[in-house]
Amino acid sequence: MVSSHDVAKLAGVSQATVSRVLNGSTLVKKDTVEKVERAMKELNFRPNLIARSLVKNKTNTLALITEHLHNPFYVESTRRIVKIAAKHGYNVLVFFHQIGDGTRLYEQVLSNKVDGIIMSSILIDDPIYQVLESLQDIPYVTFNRKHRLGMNYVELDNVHATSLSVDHVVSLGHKKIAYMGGSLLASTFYGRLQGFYQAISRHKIHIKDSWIKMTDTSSMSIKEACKELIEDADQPTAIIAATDAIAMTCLDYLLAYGYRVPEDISLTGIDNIDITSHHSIQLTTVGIKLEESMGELAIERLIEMIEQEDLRTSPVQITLEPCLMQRKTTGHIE
Amino acid sequence: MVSSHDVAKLAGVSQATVSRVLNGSTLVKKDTVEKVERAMKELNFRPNLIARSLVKNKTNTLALITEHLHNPFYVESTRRIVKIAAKHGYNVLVFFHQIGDGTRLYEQVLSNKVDGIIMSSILIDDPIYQVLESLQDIPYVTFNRKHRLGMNYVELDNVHATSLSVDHVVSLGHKKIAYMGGSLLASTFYGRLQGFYQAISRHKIHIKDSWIKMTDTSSMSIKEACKELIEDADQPTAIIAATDAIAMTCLDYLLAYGYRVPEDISLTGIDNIDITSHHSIQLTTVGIKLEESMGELAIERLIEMIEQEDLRTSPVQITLEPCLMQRKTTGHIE
DNA sequence: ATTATAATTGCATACGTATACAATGTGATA
DNA sequence: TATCACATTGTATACGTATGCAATTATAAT
Repeated sequence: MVSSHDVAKLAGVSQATVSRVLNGSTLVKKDTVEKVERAMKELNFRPNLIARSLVKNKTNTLALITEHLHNPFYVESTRRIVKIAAKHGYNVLVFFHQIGDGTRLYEQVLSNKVDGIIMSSILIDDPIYQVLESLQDIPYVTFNRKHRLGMNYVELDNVHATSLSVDHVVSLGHKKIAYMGGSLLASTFYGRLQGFYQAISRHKIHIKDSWIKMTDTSSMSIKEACKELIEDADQPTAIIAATDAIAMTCLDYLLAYGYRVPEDISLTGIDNIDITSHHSIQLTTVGIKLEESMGELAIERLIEMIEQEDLRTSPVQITLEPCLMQRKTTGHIE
Repeated sequence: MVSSHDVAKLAGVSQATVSRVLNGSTLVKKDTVEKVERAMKELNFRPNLIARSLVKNKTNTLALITEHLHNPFYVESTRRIVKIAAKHGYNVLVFFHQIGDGTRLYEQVLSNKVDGIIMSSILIDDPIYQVLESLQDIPYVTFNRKHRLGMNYVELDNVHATSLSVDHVVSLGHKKIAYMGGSLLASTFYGRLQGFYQAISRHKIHIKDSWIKMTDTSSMSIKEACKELIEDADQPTAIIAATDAIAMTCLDYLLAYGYRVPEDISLTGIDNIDITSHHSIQLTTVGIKLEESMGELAIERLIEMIEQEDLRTSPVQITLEPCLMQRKTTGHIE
């Protein structure tokens, strides 16, 4: 491997000078710069960023810890995060969090000496909180989900989000309303279920316990829950899915079994992922009002925190207002 | 930052011994191991992988260079690649290739001293070929697309793929068949257009030049092409889209303008991305026969190449057989 | 008890770059 | 010409870990 020493030798200067040229230092004579650059080209020299990182204690690398990309919501965040990071000169290491990973994954991330961590995959009482808080040096931010004890986060007002969905289907005349969500260990599902209950009780509607479905967000688990709802003697007329990804799977199942949406059953999601606006889908959902997504807001804050140490004192705590995107999967009760 | 030296001092041993414990060396006495491990825990020591990489000349990191994740095909590959890489102990740096980036992105990747490169984003005459071939040390493999001059690749038999689509719509009675693809600088689009022409001429069908649409795969560009096809005085009855992503956008456009698919117009894609089997979509497409995807095959080969140097002599050149997945977006001509 | 052998450990150095500091060269000024 | 300021370059070292080799200690064999 050709190093700056090789370049130095060929150019007839010291390695320090090569390093200065590499970093665009102004205190190198013009023709020395040229000499060095010629040598670099001749040897096809590429600076070793690993070595540079070791010295500067800066890797220009961020860690993104996300759910697997089955949920398009996380795909869209990932896309935007990588893009914005690149624009600011940061590479992104992508990690998928698996339930049951514990802090192993985080240890690995921290060993990699990333400059910052952005994550969606955190549980409401995640023990990783302690680890992250104990690092004064490395900024982190969560998006979508948050930890009970605070931290830096960008989230949706989850309670309000489901509330909007329920208000909407109630306004269409629905009274038998089901909810389908995921593990309450995630702040999103926790808040969304809470919002559901609040709205239901505000409207003074009676809900059967069996209409509240908790899934593990796997396709199988969602379809199983759908099956149970459909086979319920007292079938609900509307399903409030806690995420678009869940709603999409419900929709698939319902159509597969000959149900019409919304004629037979109304369906709503949350997140406003891209595919929901497709004319084959037209899913009624709840999104945020901003142009920017949570992932974008989060990564921008993170980079600010990395580059301006004084910003790290005040935590980033952003809760975004939801708004209903009414489309074609919800209709009046007949 | 707490280093192995700090641990050594606390444990009353040398840094070398700490390093040996770290690497599970068998030649350290049991109680020394315990002493060191206690010290590590007490200091909350995390080995610096950057420093380790510098010494071992191995980063345990792979670079994935892919298209932006608007195309679900690349999302699915990315998901699988990251997962398999993690299983083998590799981190993945994700880079999005932008047209016009030239070799700048690759220089950056190479500076990062990754252990291997997996990429879909390569053009058929990409100058990056020279750069990659000149590195004897770092293995690489492309998937989906390939370079004209060989290299290591895992691809679909693109010519055959469009051929299957055309055969299918012809068998349904279609004679006015349009094609919609992307830049011929990508081997995929090149092969798929070729396959289209071959099948058309095999069936002795006459095609209007204006039915061959070249897009830049952006949503806008695809919709513009759709518009032109629809407004053509001699409207085609079937559209062969070169990718599912293109087909999905076509479908969106057609439905938005009141066309029924397949009653008014038949539509096919290629890639068999997950969403195509959704009951709201049911897109007829062409996929591969295997359980494993191209991305998976490619990453597995890449890791083999990294870990077994002797494998690097014979290139990985895999071309997979396509098969038709008939669904509901194609129908008999009326 | 003495030696031979094996098991542990420490010392010194390398990886490739950046940078504080020292050293040298350059030109201007008196 | 001597002096000084400034521009340019080189020397030495640090970053944190791994590892070849030498040194030490423990164990076994005589």
